[in-house]
Amino acid sequence: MLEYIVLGMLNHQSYTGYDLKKAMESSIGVFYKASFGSLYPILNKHTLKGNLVMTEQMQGNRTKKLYEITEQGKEVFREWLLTPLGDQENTNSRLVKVYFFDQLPEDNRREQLTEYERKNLNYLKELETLWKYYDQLDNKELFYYKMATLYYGISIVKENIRWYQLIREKKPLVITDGKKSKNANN
Amino acid sequence: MLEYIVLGMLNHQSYTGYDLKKAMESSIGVFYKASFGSLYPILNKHTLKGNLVMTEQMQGNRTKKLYEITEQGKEVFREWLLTPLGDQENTNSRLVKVYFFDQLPEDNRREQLTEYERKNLNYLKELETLWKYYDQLDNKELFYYKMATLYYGISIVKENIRWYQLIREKKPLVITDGKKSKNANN
DNA sequence: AGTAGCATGTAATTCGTTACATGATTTC
DNA sequence: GAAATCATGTAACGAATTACATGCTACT
Repeated sequence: MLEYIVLGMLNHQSYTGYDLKKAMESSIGVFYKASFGSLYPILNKHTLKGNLVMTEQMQGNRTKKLYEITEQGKEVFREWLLTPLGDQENTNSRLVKVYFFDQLPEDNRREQLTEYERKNLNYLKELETLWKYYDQLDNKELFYYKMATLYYGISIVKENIRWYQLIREKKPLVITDGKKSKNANN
Repeated sequence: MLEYIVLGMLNHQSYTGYDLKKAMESSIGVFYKASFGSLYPILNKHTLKGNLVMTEQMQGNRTKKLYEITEQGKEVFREWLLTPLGDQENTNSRLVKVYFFDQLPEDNRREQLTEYERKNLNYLKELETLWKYYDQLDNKELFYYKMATLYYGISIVKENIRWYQLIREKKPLVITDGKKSKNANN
């Protein structure tokens, strides 16, 4: 994962390892944290593979290492962007990818989002079937927290679907303020 | 993680490794998948540590290994249940824990859920601050997908808060059907 | 007789973290 | 001159996966 985030971050701007981490913290860091222990080895690996080029900058007594992406690196990143969203299991991996969606052509975006929405709709059906099973039990109260996790799962999948539909159409993103003005559900 | 799930699953019923995996697939498997490659070594490790006891069952020509939890194992599991929800980073770890909340005294549950709700409220504020920064930019359209992930993050954190409040009060869990009967927000 | 499923395990690999190590530069 | 932060890295460990290896048993 981090391997591709690095390429994505360097795709339009060059960084040193240290600065890259800072840049990540204030952006994608909201849902993905990296440590130096993983970042530096990945930068070296990419450089060996030819996905990045490193140039040493002298600054006083110290050398900074600036990393730039190569054409090959851009291609590797683009290929990863093209792999279906469904192949990444957890929420974070998917978010990470959408985070870089600006860099993917509209057709591919729509395709991936539509496909992923379809998968979510199927998954929702599965979860709702399971829900009905629990819901019909006599001793439901014994399973309150198990049902609660299922309930949470269903809510999140629904939210996913809503979100995928929204961004597929590139509809405006409106955050309704915490103040309960409308009649909403609480 | 799996280490504790295993104890949680075996807390009220004994299984063989194979059956345990099946049992997990049809329950907690909704949000946590395990492979035999991780399951079997964990069962052995717990047995060595004295958290589980293994008894070989002869069945025809084949031996099954049935695992039972020990008092020590129950204690290890209980201690894990008591560690704050916030210490687990991602959504799945938290869900896994809540899945086993039936086995935690009411006081500890409330404490953990309240504490975690507080953390989520703080986090929501952070995200909303970041959102306002992006929202005020002139060239917003260049950041559509970056904002979309932030938007998603905010929606999920809000959903988290709603959920924590719900289950802290042990309120009834009601799934509103997909059919858009009410006037809701869409 | 062959295949699917039961049943258990190991080895290699992946992807990451935490802790450690080192030293330069800036700020108080 | 001490502390914070800049800057880069390595070593040990952790938690899991995938692929491999083995053999039994039930079904068609």
